[in-house]
Amino acid sequence: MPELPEVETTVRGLARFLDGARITRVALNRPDLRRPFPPELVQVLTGAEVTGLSRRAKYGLIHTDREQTIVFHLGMSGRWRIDPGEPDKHDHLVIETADHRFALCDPRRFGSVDLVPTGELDAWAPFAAMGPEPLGPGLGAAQLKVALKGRSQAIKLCLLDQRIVAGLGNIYVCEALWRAGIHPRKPGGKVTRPQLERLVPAIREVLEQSIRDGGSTLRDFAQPDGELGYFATRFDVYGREGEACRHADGGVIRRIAQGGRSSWFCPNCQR
DNA sequence: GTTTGCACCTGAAGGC
DNA sequence: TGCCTTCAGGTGCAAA
Repeated sequence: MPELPEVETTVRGLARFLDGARITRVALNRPDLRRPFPPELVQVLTGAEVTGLSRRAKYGLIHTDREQTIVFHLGMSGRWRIDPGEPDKHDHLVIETADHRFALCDPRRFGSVDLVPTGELDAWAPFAAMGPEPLGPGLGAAQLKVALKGRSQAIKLCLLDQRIVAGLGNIYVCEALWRAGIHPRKPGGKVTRPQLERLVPAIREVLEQSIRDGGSTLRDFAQPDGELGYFATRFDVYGREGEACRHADGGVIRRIAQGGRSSWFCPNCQR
């Protein structure tokens, strides 16, 4: 599923072809994804020059010289296809430049595309409420301690809350908690300072490792029909129910449900 | 204010 | 083979 590392590699991949290019054509193949496409999207983007790309949490940002930024979210199943050979029935938004065609393909349509004035991005509602970037200087054990103070909600669910940390999803929260040795059901407010001191670098490590893995597959995206959005990563706990813990402590990975979704953890080394 | 539960959506996988 | 059910999960909203 597209989480922060996938969005990061997607943005980097798009930037190689889109940064500095002029958009010659924009086509919408349906009126909406999670929510309706902005009605002015086609008009604003047609003829605009892309001035840069960036990422905020799990959102990709395509900046233009029209002082408007395309903000896209890949949801559960979204990906960008570059110069796709054949149209896909789930290509909902297509952007063309003189040299390339970019199709936003999202079968489950949990994604979104918004148009936000570039100067107002920080105040845009989804961004204004967000916590610090996990790879930025804003995330730290002291900051987390304050954000989690008094929270009875399980740490797993706290970390999925974008107001506490922006950009973490189910997969990487499971992986980070395993690395830090924290039980996913432990109340957020009861996670100790030493555990938070382990958790912060664990979060950074799993994300950076995945970005590196994605970066290695990024080379393939230069080929025709390149697709951006997914890459294979070796997970330590995610999806490994019943398998041995990679800490070789004799533990067996268990799966539990939290907040309607699965958590994987080792009952031996996560306390 | 915090926490929980659900809807949204489609494809894959498993059971019968 | 075909049909049905379940699961996957990010986000936003309503309800408790």
